[in-house]
Amino acid sequence: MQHTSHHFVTWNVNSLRSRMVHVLDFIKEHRPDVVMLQELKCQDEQFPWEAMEDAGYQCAVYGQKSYNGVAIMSRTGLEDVRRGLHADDEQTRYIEAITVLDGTAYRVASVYVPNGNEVGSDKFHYKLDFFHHLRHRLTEIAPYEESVIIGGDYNCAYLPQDVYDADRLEGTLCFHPQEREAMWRILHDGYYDAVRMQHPHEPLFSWWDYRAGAFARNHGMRIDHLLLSPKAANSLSQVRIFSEERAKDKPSDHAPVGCMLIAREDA
DNA sequence: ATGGTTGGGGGCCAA
Repeated sequence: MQHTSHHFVTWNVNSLRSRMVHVLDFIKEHRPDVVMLQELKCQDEQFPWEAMEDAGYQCAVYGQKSYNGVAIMSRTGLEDVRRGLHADDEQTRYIEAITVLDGTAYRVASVYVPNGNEVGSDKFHYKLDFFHHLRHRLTEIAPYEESVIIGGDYNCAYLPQDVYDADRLEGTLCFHPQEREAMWRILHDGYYDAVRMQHPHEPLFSWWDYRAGAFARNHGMRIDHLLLSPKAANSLSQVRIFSEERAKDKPSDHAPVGCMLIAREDA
């Protein structure tokens, strides 16, 4: 029986154009099969299509000027591309596609949940509303026959071990009960958190604020997640947070998060 | 440490 591994990475790059060197170095070194990007901060026509093609990737992009922007990159083609969760959302925060790797079909999505600005603000309610629409779509596709991988910046740490000081941060942005419950609802509807499947208890972070020396003090939060449908979870072999990317010069404030899934030919 | 820093775009806004 043949066993092939497929490598999926999610990364909020905080402007793709200003992060291109790091992104190209990363994919050269780690050779992921699929990369889900967030916060492109560019329009589709500004996306570095040629550079990505030269690096060996086909891309599906949902960009906009200045803010937001998500993309999926795959070593093979992307089909059935969907952009956005509902028609009247003008912000580009969700893209979904099917990609077939070595004969195994995966439905992948790149999601950028709104930050929320301040608990109780209009933007906070927009964030909760976005979670509602996200859950609706993810619940639709969770039972599909192909493995589903939803990578993204969820702007939510939902466990105490996802933040550097749970007591101090309780109730603050990205660690508020309403946000955590929104995450739990998605998980309850049929998704598994790849990183927590293998590291249930230890403090792990994927984002460190640029300000106040947060990375040097390891004042981080785990807000970037890879959510797996049952079929995908059943094939999980390893996970990794590439925190060394956050230590580089001119880094994104987010580290890439990756997982490996084993494709079984008889599956 | 309720401040701090970064990116986009040319105002401050968003994070």
